[in-house]
Amino acid sequence: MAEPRRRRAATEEKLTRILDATEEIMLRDGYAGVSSRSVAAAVGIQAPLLHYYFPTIDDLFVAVLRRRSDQSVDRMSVALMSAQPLRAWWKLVSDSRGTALLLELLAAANHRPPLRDEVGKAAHEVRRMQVETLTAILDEYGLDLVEFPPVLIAATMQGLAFAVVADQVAGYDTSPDEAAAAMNRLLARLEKHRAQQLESRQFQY
Amino acid sequence: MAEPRRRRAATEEKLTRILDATEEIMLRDGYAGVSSRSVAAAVGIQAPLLHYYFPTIDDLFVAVLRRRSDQSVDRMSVALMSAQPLRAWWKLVSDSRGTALLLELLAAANHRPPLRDEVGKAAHEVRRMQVETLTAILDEYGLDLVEFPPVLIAATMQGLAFAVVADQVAGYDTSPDEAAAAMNRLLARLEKHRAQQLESRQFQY
DNA sequence: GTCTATATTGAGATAGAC
DNA sequence: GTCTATCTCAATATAGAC
Repeated sequence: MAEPRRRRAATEEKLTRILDATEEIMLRDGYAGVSSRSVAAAVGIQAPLLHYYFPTIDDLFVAVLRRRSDQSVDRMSVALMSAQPLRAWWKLVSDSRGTALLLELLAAANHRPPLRDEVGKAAHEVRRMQVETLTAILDEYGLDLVEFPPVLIAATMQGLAFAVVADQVAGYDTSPDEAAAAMNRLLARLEKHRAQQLESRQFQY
Repeated sequence: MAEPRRRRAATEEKLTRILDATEEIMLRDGYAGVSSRSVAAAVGIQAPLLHYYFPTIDDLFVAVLRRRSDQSVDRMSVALMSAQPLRAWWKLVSDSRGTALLLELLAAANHRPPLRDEVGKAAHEVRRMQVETLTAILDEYGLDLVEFPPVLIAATMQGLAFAVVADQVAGYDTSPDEAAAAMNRLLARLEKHRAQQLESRQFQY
């Protein structure tokens, strides 16, 4: 992003591998499992070399978050412009890998100011897109803007994904599937409603 | 809980202070900030004494979780039997201190098997109560059991609380208030609907 | 119960050779 | 870029005196 010089391909690829390995460790052992040694071992390099790429561990966390959130903004933007925005959105946040990682980054950010700022910026951008889109299309779903304000829906979508992941972490047996299945049925009805709505509007113009 | 002998009051009180201090540190610095030294310093004792009370740090985490979840089960049980179950439930989970702590415990449990088991047990019990109650009273709120299955509603309530806390962690300005306000309006309408429903039923019998 | 002292391990980070 | 060697600090935990 803010790199002045071009890097050689090999270096670029190593950076990718470091970030990949870090995500892997965060998912398996939590953010506290991330250390210069553990990441270096996973990548197959020595610990000091990691500090060459990322001076501090916070820098590493920020890089992981930044890569994820850039990706996230792109994907959410595509989802919101797709034929079935709510369904696409739900599909995106119900990726349990991504949500579990977000949970870890959130917990880590809790006591690391640089990370915290980065989380704030990323969340703000994503939320802005979501609310903007929802405001425009909510009535097509038969949902009242006053009864279900966009911020509430946006928080609910993200939160429900959190809850499902939380249940999985807890090793809680059947419930996440049930909740997810119920969500899918609800979305199916909403998307159907919207499709019919859009169709009938076409005839009016 | 499983303590065979009676403890002296002073000891009991010290245990409480240790658990309180641990919660405080988890909220301020995250679960990774909890160490025998940090907790001991906060309580005003030496680190080894902490190991006298809690042999390992995991034991300490489990004790914190257990105290919280016992409390949580009790409170949820009261809330679900109150005059406005949904509103009381929401009030309970929107206590940001409790939810933030739950988030930390969840992240910590992610890579600590003993904690993980404990989280699972607690979540299971609370969820069971919620689903049971919802199944009985959902139609009084004018909500269809098929369209909004209890597991979905339960996960949504908890998840929305997570999302609000997550936004707070992210330092995200106005949105949590907006979402919470919207939730309160929604709950007000639901509770009103239920009150009227119950009233009109009374006349039928 | 509570302490001091200490063993051990692993963390983040730097120096400096190659 | 990548390494070896090393510094410093703080973590968990135990031994043993009081």
